Amino acid sequence: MTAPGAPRLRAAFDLLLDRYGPQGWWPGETPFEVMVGAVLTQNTAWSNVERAIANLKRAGVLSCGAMLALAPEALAALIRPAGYFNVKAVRLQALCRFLVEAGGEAALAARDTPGLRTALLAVHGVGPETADDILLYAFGRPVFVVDAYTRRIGARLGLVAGDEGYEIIRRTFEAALGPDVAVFNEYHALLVRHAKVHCRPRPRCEGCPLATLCSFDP
DNA sequence: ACCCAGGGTCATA
DNA sequence: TATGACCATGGG
Repeated sequence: MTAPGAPRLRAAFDLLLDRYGPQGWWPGETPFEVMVGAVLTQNTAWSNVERAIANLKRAGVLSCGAMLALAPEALAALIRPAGYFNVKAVRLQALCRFLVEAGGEAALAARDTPGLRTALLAVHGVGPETADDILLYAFGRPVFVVDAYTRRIGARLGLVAGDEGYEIIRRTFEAALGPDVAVFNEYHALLVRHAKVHCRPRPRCEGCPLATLCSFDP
């Protein structure tokens, strides 16, 4: 049976893709860089994350071993532009410790998606969204990433109330769009792109590609 | 001078 | 379970 809201979600996807084009996510060269970016971008503009990652690359420490060998304060200094640098330095090292103890990326890639998700959520500093970023964009698993934009746009389209639990929203989108890695990948990226232009906390509805679907009344 | 950004943890009730 | 405090840089 088709999930409720599926036609609207599909229609919205088509309109967003038509307007903005393919987004080419995730912006990272390796799965490890994707994972690092997923932590660094927590509640932070991506432009700031790019500076931090550039610092890590320039210092030659964009690897598990190198990041674990650094003193937390030294790592924090490198990622300073990304904000919350003390917190994120600890989180990055926790993630690296997990990767090493789990036997590396190859061992992780052999795990089933639910098991891998549970393992990621057990890492300090990895919550639902960061875990799903990693699952979808680093490991290519069919998991829909829910962020504040997903809730806001979903609510303005009348597909969700917006204040449901993370898992509820995730299941709603996944059921409506089918287990399709390419669609999940592109859709989340398009929602982020769209939110930057139109679907702000204070919306800019002039020229919005979703105007015909939107039930939001500014 | 504000508001916002590709969240998560921890203490408290 | 559900809030609130806290973390911090940088662009509009």
